Amino acid sequence: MTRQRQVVLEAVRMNPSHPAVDQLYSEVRKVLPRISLATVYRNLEELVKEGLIRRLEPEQNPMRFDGDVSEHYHVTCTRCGRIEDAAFAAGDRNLDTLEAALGRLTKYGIFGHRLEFIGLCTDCAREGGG
Amino acid sequence: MTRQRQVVLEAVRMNPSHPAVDQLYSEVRKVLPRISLATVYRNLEELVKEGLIRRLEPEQNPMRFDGDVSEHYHVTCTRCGRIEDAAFAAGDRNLDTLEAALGRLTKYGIFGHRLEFIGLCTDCAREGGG
DNA sequence: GTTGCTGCAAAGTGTTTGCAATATT
DNA sequence: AATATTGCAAACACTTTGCAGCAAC
Repeated sequence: MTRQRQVVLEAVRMNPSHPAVDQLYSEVRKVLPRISLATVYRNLEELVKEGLIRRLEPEQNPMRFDGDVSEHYHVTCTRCGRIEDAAFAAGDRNLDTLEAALGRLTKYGIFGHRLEFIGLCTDCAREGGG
Repeated sequence: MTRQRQVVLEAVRMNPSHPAVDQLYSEVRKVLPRISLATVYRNLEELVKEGLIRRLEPEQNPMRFDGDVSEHYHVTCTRCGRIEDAAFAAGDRNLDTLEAALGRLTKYGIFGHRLEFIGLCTDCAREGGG
């Protein structure tokens, strides 16, 4: 754990707005003015691998990161791209209830959701786990 | 509706594998060898706007498209990136049931899901609809 | 002393744009 | 004729990589 990695981790943890790399880069440079962008990318990747931060995968390109690795969902604003945590009753597993709850509980008007299932297709499963 | 747009639309509709732009480009070039990549991009964007095709937003970068605009979910293979339609009981709105059903109904072993809520934040809502 | 990390600069990927020529209505 | 669309090439945003020097163990 180098100084650079420490500072990058701190930057992600300090910033609750699910920052993108450029935001983190300018934060980090306040502490380490000579750090390079490549180092920030490399450390973010490493920290994700270690499970210390979480990487979000928004539909619009730039990666964003979350210092809160506990299980939670996000709400994305279609207009400005802001990403906030979805604060809903834990354990609720019904989409309609979740959306309705979000409409009441957060400052977002919920339009809908994007749901994608993740797995291994038979071809890949046959070739060995992953 | 130009000839190019027709052919792009046909290419998306003919291809059930949720193709990326490069795949569509080479399909389209079999019919229109002089079409440019930029035209393919522009027409895909236009066709999405018109609601004739659907744009998928997978976490890994390249855009992919779906000629089936009816409401349905997708299953993505974490290893090879293949995207298939999720064929589950219509009307089921519970995540656990959905995942379990998918495990039985498709050839995927389901690991989990990615769920993101979509809306307008208060700042953007105040500035007028979108 | 070996291993891994850094900064830099260059390359890479996927997508968008400016523009004059061309097709469409 | 007026408007929208094309092909081309160049620009673009974001991310990754090669490498020599440096730091950490």
